[in-house]
Order: sequence, then structure tokens, then C-alpha cells
Amino acid sequence: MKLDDIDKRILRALQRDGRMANNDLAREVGLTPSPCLRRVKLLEEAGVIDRYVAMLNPAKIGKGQTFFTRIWLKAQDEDTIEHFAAEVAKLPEVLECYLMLGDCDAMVRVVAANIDAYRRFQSEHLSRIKGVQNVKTDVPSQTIKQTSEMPL
Amino acid sequence: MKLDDIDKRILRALQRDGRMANNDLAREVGLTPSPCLRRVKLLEEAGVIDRYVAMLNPAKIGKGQTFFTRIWLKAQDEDTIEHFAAEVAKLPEVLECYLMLGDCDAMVRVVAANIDAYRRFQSEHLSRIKGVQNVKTDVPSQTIKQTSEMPL
DNA sequence: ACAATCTTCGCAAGCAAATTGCGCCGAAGT
DNA sequence: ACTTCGGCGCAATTTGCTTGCGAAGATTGT
Repeated sequence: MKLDDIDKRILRALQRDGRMANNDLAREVGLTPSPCLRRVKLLEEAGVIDRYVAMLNPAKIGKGQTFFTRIWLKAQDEDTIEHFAAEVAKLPEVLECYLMLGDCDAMVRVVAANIDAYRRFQSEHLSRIKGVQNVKTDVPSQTIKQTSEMPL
Repeated sequence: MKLDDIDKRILRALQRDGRMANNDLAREVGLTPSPCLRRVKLLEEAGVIDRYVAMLNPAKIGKGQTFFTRIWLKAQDEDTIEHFAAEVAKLPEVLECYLMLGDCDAMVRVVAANIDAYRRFQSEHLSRIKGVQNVKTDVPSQTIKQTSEMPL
């Protein structure tokens, strides 16, 4: 899909505020409400806009700390990986999970209240997944930047 | 702030669909529209709901690949870190940046069209930031899970 | 145990915003 | 120069948001 300048302005605005009123959005991008809304619907149908979500403040719901954990599996065959992926999908504390090229086999991003809660999670859930050989956790001490806004 | 069961249902729903109509949300959580909207506003004012955003499909805007890069700095003094943070903040391709405890000094998450585009970005931008001594990139080959939904 | 108070609900009316159809204008192609 | 097509703006309709108010249930203090 081809995105012109107005489309990009719409996407930038909706990435900042996904609940912005269409009238305000229209004014910001230099259109009247109707063609503006039409473009938004087209962007949704084309899948450029995947979904709208509410972002919660992790600290306010007792999930203030993020942890990155690199994982090494005992083997890299399909069964081992499938099983690992299925188990990880069940854990709501795991927000992201990637299979990796190179050094480690997988990487997960976990949220928890603090490092003690995380250690418990790691030993009781992550390490117990069949096929997991070793894990190494990287702990952020400070967040410099955290956004979901794609560059356009 | 204390969250009862209805609040949690509201948060779960809005994390799935941040643009859900209040009428539908009310029906889903078992309230009429007015108290439901009141609760949503309270959750927003309390900062539990931080913001609403549109999530774009990275592949559809030429940012289909994610890269995790661990960074080692030449020094860990405040000036070096401040400067690094300021430079990273300017780079829209960097969606996340954390200072780390332990092994590396910082970790960034970068989006790019593909690995070639990323390599260019790394050598032209990341590595040129003053104070950056070494970088090591972890490349996801497959995304198993990727969500912004906090466990409640 | 009873009364006062506080909280949170549902209802209903008024209001604002989203949505749709239609005519118009400009760009591109013949 | 004429035709066609795409995209805009206007206006009417519908839909959903918003707010004030009275009632019901829970809680606290006497």
C-alpha cells in the first residue's frame, strides 16, 4: 500500500493518541472529517493500522520492572522449539518472545513487580520448561526510551 | 489504587481493543454505560491507563524486522551516559533503550526493513555515538509472542 | 441494632461526534 | 478538448458519549 504525506500524518497522530476524535485528527492533518475518517478506515482495512490498544502504567498494576532473558535450549529441533513456544505462550508475564539467530536460542521479555518476583518466576516457570538448558537475565536499571511509535 | 474485578475486566478489554465503544465495554463487564465510563475516566486520571495508541503493522511500513543490540560504553560516568541517552532519543528507529545492570551498559531495540538496513543504521548512527565502545546485536528469526497486554 | 453517611449504580435527557450519500473539482489519460 | 476516475467537502442522519439526579446497598459510628 502506498502512503502519501497525509496518511503518514494520520498514522503519526494515531500512534500518539489512538483515541483522538476524528474532528481533531482531521484538523491536524488538514482535511475535513469525512475524507479523514475514510482514510483511517482504509488504513485499518489494509492492515497498516493493526489495532488500537490501551497502554497501562506497569508500575500502577504491580508490574513495574522489565527483564530480558536470553535462553539456551538443549536442542534446536522442531519438537523442542514447538514445545518451548507453546509453554511460553501460556505465561502472561512474558510479553515478548523471539527465536534468535546466533548466540542464544530465544529471548523473552518478562514483566514483574521486582527482581525477587522475577527470580521466583524464572525458577518456577521459565527454567522448568522442558528443553530449557540455560538462561541469562539482563536487568534494566533505567528506561531511557520506550515507545511503540514506528518511524515513518 | 485498588482495582476490583470489574476494573480488571475493563483493563483487559481496553488492552485488547482500545477503541471499543463504551456501550460494548459496559455490556462486556456487566455494567450500564454510565458507571462503566466513570470507571474508565477514573482509571485514566489515576494513571493506570497511561494512553491509547494505534499499533501499526511494521511489515506494512517497511520496518518488518526487530533487532536487539547490547551496547558497551567506554565509561560509565554520568556525562557519557547522559550523552548516549540524548543521542539515542533522537533516533526514531530506536523504539526502546534501557540502561542495564551487569554485563552490558545499555540495550536498544531497533526496527528496520531488513538486516542490511539495520547494519547501515548500526554503523552510521549507533556506533558513531560518542562513548560507544562495542555493540553486539541479537537478531530474532521468528516472533513467538508479542503483546502489550499486562497480566492482571 | 439502628441511623447516618458514603459509594456506586441505573435511568433519562441533552449534546457531540461518527457516519453516509451526494455533488463538485482537479488530475490523468485518450 | 473531452471523458474518466479519485478524492474532497457539505449536510443530514444516526449513533454513541456525557451529565445530573434519585435509589439501593454497604459501611461506619453511636
